[in-house]
Amino acid sequence: MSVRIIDDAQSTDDGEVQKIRGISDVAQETGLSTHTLRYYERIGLLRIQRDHAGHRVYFPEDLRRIAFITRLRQTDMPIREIQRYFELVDQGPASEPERLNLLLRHREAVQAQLVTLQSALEAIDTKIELYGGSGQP
Amino acid sequence: MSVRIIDDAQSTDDGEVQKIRGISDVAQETGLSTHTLRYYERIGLLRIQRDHAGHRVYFPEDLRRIAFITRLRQTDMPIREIQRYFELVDQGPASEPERLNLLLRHREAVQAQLVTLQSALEAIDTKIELYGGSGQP
DNA sequence: CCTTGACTTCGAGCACACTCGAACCTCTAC
DNA sequence: GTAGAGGTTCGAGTGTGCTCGAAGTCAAGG
Repeated sequence: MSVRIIDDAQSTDDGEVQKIRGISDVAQETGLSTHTLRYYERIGLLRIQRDHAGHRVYFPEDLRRIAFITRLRQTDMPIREIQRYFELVDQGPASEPERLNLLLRHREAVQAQLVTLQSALEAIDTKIELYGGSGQP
Repeated sequence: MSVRIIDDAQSTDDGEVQKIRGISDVAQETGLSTHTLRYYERIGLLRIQRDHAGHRVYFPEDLRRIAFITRLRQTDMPIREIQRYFELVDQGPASEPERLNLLLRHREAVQAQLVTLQSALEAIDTKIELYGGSGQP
């Protein structure tokens, strides 16, 4: 994966090294399948550049976006809302208040999830103890 | 909902009062839809008695089972595994070790979920702070 | 030149957990 | 005895988030 067409080889202010990746590398690193990566792109969560052969070329920026998408998915944010979030991102800085809002609302949801999950875990533990199970002492 | 046909009006040892419920009461109380309650029965998670009119009659025991099913669903146990669990329950006490095992394994999964969720929450909080958001101080 | 293999697009298919609708039944109240 | 509410069964439909397969392209190695 060596790419030269890309003129936009940005070097970030912290002197980050540009490691450009093909889709299977990225699949490896992120734990997502190539299918899923392409799917995310199809539905507009990602916009990935192509090399001269038309192959996808992932920049560190893309990897960071993928990582964040993964976090949002792990907390069950619906794809639609993630789409909304990245629409806002792609609209530039003017949308920051709305993005913040979206994230704050989502955080509430995640905290609620945590509460539900913890109380369900307690219920399960109670049941386990009922079976005389080795609950953590 | 007054029922007399049911000869099996068990009074539990702690003198629990028999409050027998129709499906819509139960839907109300549990937050599940009547559709879902019937669905759970179809797939074998519940076996609910009928009154003389063929209407479902829920006993406290059934409500407790429903509550536990809900806990398992809240923690993303797949329906298949919940089916398995209640197959074991319905097989009587001999299956208790296996039930315990199933629950212990599920607890592991839930704890993993909690860890994932918490670390994703941190990531989201970090992003929120990046937006200058009012994270909890 | 030819094979190999990793990539491309596109539409279709799948698994899961419900969710709904049609057609029918039955109790209660008037 | 008829209306209406609320139940019944059954099969089919829905939404979400992937997941897959077919058919084609491209560049490198032998």
